[in-house]
Amino acid sequence: MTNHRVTSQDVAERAGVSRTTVSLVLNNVPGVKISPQTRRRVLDAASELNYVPEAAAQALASRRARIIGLILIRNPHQIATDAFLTQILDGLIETIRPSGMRLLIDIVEPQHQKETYLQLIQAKHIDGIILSGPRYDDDALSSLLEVNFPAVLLGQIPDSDFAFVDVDNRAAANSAVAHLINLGHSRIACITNAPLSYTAALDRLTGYKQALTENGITFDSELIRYGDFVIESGYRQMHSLLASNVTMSAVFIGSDTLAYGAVAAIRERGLRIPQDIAVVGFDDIPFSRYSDPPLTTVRLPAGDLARRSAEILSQLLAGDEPESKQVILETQLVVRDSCGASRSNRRMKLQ
Amino acid sequence: MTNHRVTSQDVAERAGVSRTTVSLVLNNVPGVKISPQTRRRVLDAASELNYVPEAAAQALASRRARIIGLILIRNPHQIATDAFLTQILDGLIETIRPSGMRLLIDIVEPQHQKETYLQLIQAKHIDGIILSGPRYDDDALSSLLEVNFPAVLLGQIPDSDFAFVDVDNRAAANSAVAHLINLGHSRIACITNAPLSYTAALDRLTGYKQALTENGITFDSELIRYGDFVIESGYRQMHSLLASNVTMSAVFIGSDTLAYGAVAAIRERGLRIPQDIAVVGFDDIPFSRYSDPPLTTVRLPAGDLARRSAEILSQLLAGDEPESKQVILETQLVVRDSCGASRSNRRMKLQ
DNA sequence: TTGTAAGCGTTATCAC
DNA sequence: GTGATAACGCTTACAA
Repeated sequence: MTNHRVTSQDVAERAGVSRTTVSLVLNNVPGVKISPQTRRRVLDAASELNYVPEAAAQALASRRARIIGLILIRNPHQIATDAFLTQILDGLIETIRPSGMRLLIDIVEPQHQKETYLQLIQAKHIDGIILSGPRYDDDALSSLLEVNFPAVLLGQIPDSDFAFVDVDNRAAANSAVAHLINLGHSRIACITNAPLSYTAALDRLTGYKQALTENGITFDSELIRYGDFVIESGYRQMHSLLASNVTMSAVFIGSDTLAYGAVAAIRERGLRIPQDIAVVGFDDIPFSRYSDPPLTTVRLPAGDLARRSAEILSQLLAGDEPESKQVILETQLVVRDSCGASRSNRRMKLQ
Repeated sequence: MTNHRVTSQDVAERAGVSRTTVSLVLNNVPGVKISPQTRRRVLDAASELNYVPEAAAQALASRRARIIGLILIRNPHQIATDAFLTQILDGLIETIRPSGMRLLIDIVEPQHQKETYLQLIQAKHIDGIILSGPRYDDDALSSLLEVNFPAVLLGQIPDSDFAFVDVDNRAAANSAVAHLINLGHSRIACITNAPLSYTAALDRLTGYKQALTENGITFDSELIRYGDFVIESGYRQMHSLLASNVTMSAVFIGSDTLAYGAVAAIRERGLRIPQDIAVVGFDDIPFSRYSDPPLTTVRLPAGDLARRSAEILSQLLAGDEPESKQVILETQLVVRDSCGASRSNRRMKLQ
């Protein structure tokens, strides 16, 4: 083996063809007819030489980097306890791998939105982008639309043309809170999963309010607290709620991760779940089946969210207009034991 | 704004210099003296034109992709519940960002080790690699050493020249189990965090055995079960343990994530923690402070592991030989309530 | 201190 | 069907 890099030139020489032919064969360019024997020779030569095309050269010449970017809009350390993220990563990598794409991951802080991920794009580092946790105040987002850059939101910005994959956070939160109301609760606190600039956080809060309104319960801002992604914030905000003088018999929390912080705070106060305080979460992270008590929560189809967004992005990259570029996936209220059961529900189960 | 891409040529023309000068200025090439006014002109022109160099062209010409790869050796879905991973990601991104590097993440299945990540390297897609969860049977690993590719293990392979950042899993497991023994336990079960081909899993099991031996307790293979990363496996293996006829009063589990599966299984059997069964985990994921009972576990300095590995890799990339390329970070046994306290300990607390 | 020119390893456009 | 040849946009000796 010589010392220099094996190039397509080497393959071409060994196969007795030109570099063009090597490229055509290796990339399986459609609409080009290569004789079977030539094709074989090229393929053999390539594998004998253990040839791997250089990514940068391919990218430069073809104008495609074969990399997609997963961008998370977060502050430092806010992903450290994000149980949802690993599920997304898992689904994303699995989906894009067959197409030979690679996944680049980056966190951009809300303050630096504009500079940061537009650079990735302008540098043509990535061919397409999946943006998790879009915010209302993200002005870089509209630039994406303007330049018509292939992008899919994991989440959504209302009334925009962006491709997105999301759930109906509002309806899901509504049904979760309605469940609590049906159980007889009327003093229901709420801890958001994140600041309201994150669309998902606002939508879940809105769903909470809707459920109250629809059931004739007056909204009380004293019952609201704002979390920010990490479990600590659930813990702190629950303590804040408990330390205030408001009465409540249940709490709806915008993410399971935060819910477990809240659960700890509730226990520290010597209160029982669900007898003293019922709790409902959101996400249905894998742990929630196993917690004590098992957590009633809204199941987000994490794997599907990841897969669908990757699929849509692939279509965008291929230049196909996807049949549906704005998709809402189903959620499901998973009733477990953290909010007990109303007498009527219990009776139904026994039937 | 014209339709074509802004190139360094455009910047050069606007600034009235050559592309060379533009490159020298923008890359801050050391040891080259550029007059301040020229430098200013170039900088101004670049920002006026909103110039962003094209990554592929840079990579091709400079032979550096400015991307580092984080490779996880796992089977599909085994990262979905990995609470440790998000902490690593967080630390990694934070550390490499200032250097302008990007992070590419990929999962490679143990069966496909060889093909997969060597390709990333041969394609020069990445300049360096951080490999999480090395296995004893990874034959691609030695190829890395042979070609002298910049690589850092998150974990370690005994007796190899690889740069690595790790903890002393054996000693940490030993101290955790010794703690249990000091509490009076002698029938201590063990559930590994992963198959023993993963070095960390074997080391933790070895530490467990050492602790037994050092304290005159006979090793009983009936007390051992093998997990595989996900919470479900902790749950299943604990049930398996409980369903067998072995007696035990404590269980040591190779990862907190699995420990919570085990905790659920223990409760399903109507047993109490720690009164009936004491449990000790490993990792100290953020949740473990908040669980009920709070989990006694070994704290892994996740952020530091990530940071140090990124730092070492940076030095390797810069061509500097790092002062220490094999580093062992401190762990700490965090005693909480999941294994109760021995009578003597309790007395000490009261003093 | 700055410019000229030669790559870097592909893909893509045309001829043949 | 296959092969020259010209991009692609940048870095980097080397020269001036």
